Amino acid sequence: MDSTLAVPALAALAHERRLALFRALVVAGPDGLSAGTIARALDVPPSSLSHHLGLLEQAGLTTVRRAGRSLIYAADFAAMRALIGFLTEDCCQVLAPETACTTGDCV
Amino acid sequence: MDSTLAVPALAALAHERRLALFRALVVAGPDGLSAGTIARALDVPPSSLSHHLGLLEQAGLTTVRRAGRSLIYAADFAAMRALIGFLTEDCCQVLAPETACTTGDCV
DNA sequence: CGAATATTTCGATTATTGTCGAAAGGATGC
DNA sequence: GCATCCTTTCGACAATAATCGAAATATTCG
Repeated sequence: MDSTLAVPALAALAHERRLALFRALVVAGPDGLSAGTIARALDVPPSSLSHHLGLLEQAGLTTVRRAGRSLIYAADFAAMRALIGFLTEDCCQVLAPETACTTGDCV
Repeated sequence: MDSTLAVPALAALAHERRLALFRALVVAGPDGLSAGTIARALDVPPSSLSHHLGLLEQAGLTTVRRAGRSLIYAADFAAMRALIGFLTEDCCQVLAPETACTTGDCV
């Protein structure tokens, strides 16, 4: 992952509603949830929800599949791991807690 | 960390310029960099830079201190670790690569 | 096919964010 | 105190994002 992929992913999560939305998908696991189920659970108007789901998908954080009349959205765990990996390693090299620099003259 | 803290932090990083900016601060380490140094290094007009630095600071990702006429910005490593911790554990429980679910009937 | 269901796309509106020049606010040193 | 340097704040404009009702697009079932 590089910054051109990470920025849209970060932007997709940088919104209270979408973060709650993504979290619901994570909790739901690989089976995912239908758009309607989410709309009811989070009390978001369908057209707004569709917009947010589209952003998450465009950012590569979710996948969609059709099941009958419903569209099932699921979190893309690999993409999320890649984002976290980017933040941890490629972007913002953050030392692990136990090896963290606290004296100010390491790093 | 909870979502009300995480959302501004994610938003602060969800911008190409600010991400580059934060990365520069991470590379610089705890000593940080003066606003002017960053402005020259990244070729950003001072007023724009100040705006972005303000957002990063407001999001809790950086600290500022004065040194003479200069203001020195530094990455807040603990905050960054907290953000990554939130994404990994509290928000979006992502299994570690080696224990990841790939069959679809785990999780 | 036609009615019913699930979701998206369109379109218009409002709200937020980004941009940067010009002016203002502190700090230093003479 | 005044000239200088560094950075922020102000202000105006441009660009992007959020919101959601209404209409359009798929899909199923009778």
